[in-house]
Amino acid sequence: MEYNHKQLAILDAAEQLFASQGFHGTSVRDIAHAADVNIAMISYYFGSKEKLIEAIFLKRIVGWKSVLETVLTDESLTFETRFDKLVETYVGRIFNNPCFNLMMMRAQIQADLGVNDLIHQNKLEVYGIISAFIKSGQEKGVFNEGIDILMMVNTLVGTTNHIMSTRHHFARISGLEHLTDDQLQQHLITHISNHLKNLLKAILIHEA
Amino acid sequence: MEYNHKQLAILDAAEQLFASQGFHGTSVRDIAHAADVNIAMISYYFGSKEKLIEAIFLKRIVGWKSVLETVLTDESLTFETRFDKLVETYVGRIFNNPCFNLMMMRAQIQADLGVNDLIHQNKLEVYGIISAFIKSGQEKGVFNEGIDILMMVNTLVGTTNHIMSTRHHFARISGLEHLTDDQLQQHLITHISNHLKNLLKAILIHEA
DNA sequence: AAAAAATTTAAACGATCGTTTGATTAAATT
DNA sequence: AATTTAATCAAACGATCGTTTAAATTTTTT
Repeated sequence: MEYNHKQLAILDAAEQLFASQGFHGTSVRDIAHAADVNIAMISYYFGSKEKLIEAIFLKRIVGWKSVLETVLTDESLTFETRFDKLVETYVGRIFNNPCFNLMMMRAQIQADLGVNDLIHQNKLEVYGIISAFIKSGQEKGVFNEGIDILMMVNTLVGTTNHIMSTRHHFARISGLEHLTDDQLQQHLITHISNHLKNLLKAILIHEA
Repeated sequence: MEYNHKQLAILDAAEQLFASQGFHGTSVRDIAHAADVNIAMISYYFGSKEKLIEAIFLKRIVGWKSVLETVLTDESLTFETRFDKLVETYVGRIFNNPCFNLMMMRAQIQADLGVNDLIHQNKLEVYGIISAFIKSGQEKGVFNEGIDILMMVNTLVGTTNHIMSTRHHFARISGLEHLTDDQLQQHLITHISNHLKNLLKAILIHEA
């Protein structure tokens, strides 16, 4: 899909509004106003509000799989280093696309929004790639046996998404209210990555 | 607050619908139909749709703090046992009130729904209680020093909430589609609790 | 330059939204 | 038993929803 300037303005505005107010809480008039286009242009380009959110997901859910695969199959790096990069890459990705990931969290709660099959398909592929990586590390004797890989992945995803979606609560609790949004983002990427690397490697690598 | 039979029917129906379709995705007509009451009764009893969701939060966010405090200050139990009970209690609570917790996840994403101050206040209190417990265990030499308690709590909350909100994805990925909802719930409570206990105790108790 | 196609617009469409009205019935109080 | 209060209902309120229309404008093609 190649979108022109106006279509991209609509997609960006919609993503931000859907993230902060939800699909039903956002009107096409809100989107049109934020994107500075006429209301009718949304139907004209995307057909409907439903198809607009599907277009956002389709635009966003590409690429991620290959990035992950590149990181995890780089045999010039040790398994531990690759695992570290997995965590850093995932956490960075979530915090660098907060709006889209809030949209995805909402969509997963909803379970009827049509895009859910797309999300499930993507989750399956990502889980397959990580799972293959861990198992190959186990065969080499680097990672411990008896790891519940699915639970581990859900801890990575769940912890990161939770802190991202409640980052302002988090900032208030840990006295980081004075930071700008960018500073807070960098701080969280670093600290969440370190926390998850320590936590997960404690069961992956250290003695069981 | 003491609610009569009809008011409770409205509160229950609204909680379920808000959880699955969101606040804006649920109409007062939907709620009235599900609760088997006339539409006007919602305004009559609660004033407005906004005040209805606030009533749900107020009704739900009580009691949790004292349950937690009882578990964590029971000095007849070891610190490790109390920590185990903390995890079990939290995970059980999330999975036994899925609708309300989905509502809360949505509300935290939203950040403008008025109930957010209530949620933040509650989070602060819960964090304070857990934090005090961990620190007292550190003083006794049971728990390791240098623990990021806030990150740990966010892993507990984030992992549990994430799996709960995507439990049907989870069931499909791990081949548990044949289970009934109750069976799946029991399976998840057990497995998530064990996973989190192992994971968190690996950094809390084992050599650093 | 003429014709065709694509874009943009204000206005309007019917549907549904949350809420209120005013009449009617049931319950509680005097 | 009379009166007041509370509960219930169908109907209607104005507002906003997503979408469409038809005309005007711009761009592209011939």
